[in-house]
Amino acid sequence: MSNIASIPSLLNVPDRCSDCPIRNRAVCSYSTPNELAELDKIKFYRDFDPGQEIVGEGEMTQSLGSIVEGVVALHKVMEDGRRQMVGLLFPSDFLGRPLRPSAPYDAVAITQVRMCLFHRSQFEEMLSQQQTLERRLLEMMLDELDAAREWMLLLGRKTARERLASFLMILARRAAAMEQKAMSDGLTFALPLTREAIAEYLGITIETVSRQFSSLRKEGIIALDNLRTVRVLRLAELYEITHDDPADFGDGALNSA
Amino acid sequence: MSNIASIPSLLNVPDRCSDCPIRNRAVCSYSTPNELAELDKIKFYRDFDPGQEIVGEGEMTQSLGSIVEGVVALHKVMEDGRRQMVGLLFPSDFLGRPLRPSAPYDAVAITQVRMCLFHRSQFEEMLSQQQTLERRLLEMMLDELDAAREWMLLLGRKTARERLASFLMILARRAAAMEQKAMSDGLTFALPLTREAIAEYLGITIETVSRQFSSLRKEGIIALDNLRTVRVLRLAELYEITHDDPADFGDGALNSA
DNA sequence: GATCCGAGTTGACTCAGATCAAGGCGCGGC
DNA sequence: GCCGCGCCTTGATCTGAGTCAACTCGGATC
Repeated sequence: MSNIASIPSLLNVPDRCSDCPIRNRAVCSYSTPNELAELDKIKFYRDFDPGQEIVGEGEMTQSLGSIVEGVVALHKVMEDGRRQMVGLLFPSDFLGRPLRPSAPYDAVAITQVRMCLFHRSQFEEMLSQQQTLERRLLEMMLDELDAAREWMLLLGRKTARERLASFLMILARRAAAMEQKAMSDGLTFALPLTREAIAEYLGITIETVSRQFSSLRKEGIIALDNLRTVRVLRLAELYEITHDDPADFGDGALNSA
Repeated sequence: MSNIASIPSLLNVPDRCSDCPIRNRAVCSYSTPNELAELDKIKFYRDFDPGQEIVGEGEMTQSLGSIVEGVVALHKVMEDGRRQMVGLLFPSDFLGRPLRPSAPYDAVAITQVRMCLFHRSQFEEMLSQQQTLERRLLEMMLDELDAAREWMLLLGRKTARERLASFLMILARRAAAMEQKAMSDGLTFALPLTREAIAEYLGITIETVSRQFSSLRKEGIIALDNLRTVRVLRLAELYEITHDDPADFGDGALNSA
């Protein structure tokens, strides 16, 4: 029940955009101080508990906005209960489907989440008034589309072992970038997801996820400090297992390995 | 070798945007006559033969633009040769990765293709000058992202039978929309793809595609007038096989069934 | 500190789809 | 009209991951 992966410091609300922790990466990151003041007037914060549904599939969403803290998963669900994760959003990522009344997926808070939200109509008005906002949103959506396509390769063609290795490399890169750590052996990061959520991300079953973790652990490629903390012992090998094309990461994938 | 799926009439080049067959759906569809005149000045046409590579993965692309005629597939390829299709583009779709120098996939002409292109730098300048252009591009990318996520559900969770049925339903909807035909039994459309390309789309092997076609045919759900022409005999059943959530298509999925 | 409970792991068995291997068929070339 | 060549289909077999079923572990409760 309790979520050890991330107990964010939701106590000190920034409240002024200029102090916002995601100011430099979010949809508003190109906004001028004047534009930001406009956004400041109409924004509002809302918190969600782990497991809480943020939007239901097909539901009309009144609001949309940025993740300030926490992790949100987007799922598609079939009537018989099969579930596939189709998005995994971190702080500064944008949640919601602008320019359409409803989203074709549901969004669930994985950890404790704080969102910086706008009412749909007001946001869309801002989008028309502030070209910086629209430009940044376009950029972010193009990046998400690229990520979705990479993910499609994983779902369509990779083995279970390759899938888990790919997932761990994504988290490793994120951790290295966020915490200014080197991409080198010993890199340690928290898993924001349960085994079940990882299975939904990778398009495999929870048992297969578990077996692949065990296999990588027994081979000395990773260590599990606890269920939710991964230490990468041999980063270069982990990367090789993914069978990813180095071109996709512009050589920056493995600076030190 | 010869491509029976689409022998487009590439003879009569529109040349003036106002006469363009994709004027109402492409990235320029929100452009005012004045804006269109600006675009008209910098656009140029280029044709590609079936099988011809339009952009290579990771390659710096000098130009990008809209598909006027024909079908283009986007692929990701692993070093060992495994291939996954990650995009299938039809007339009026936009090809190219704006705001980034290179695309993380390759694009191949499936049929004879005509593109309406812009030099990257000129297009990006227009994007900044014409808000209608940027808005329409944003909208199109959001729709592609939705489609990519639907596709992720297919790749991650559907059976081979469900995958083929889903693919045929997509083509059936497209055909009905384009040709103003009803979504009803008897609907007939051309397959723009070889069995191999369908397999790359669906994340399965060519043999499995073939077996699933045979199975649907033997059950009287579809008929194959020839290898590249599908007639749907029982549309409602085909739709049920997909196990798609009706909510995803807002009831419009099966008007008549 | 005994018990409980949900999350994760591991093992045995099954099965959908991959792989390997023949053939069939339609079309272009001569 | 026969040949050859892709493309497609079909059959036989194999296998990676799914399914079903115990079992383990660690943290929370009292």
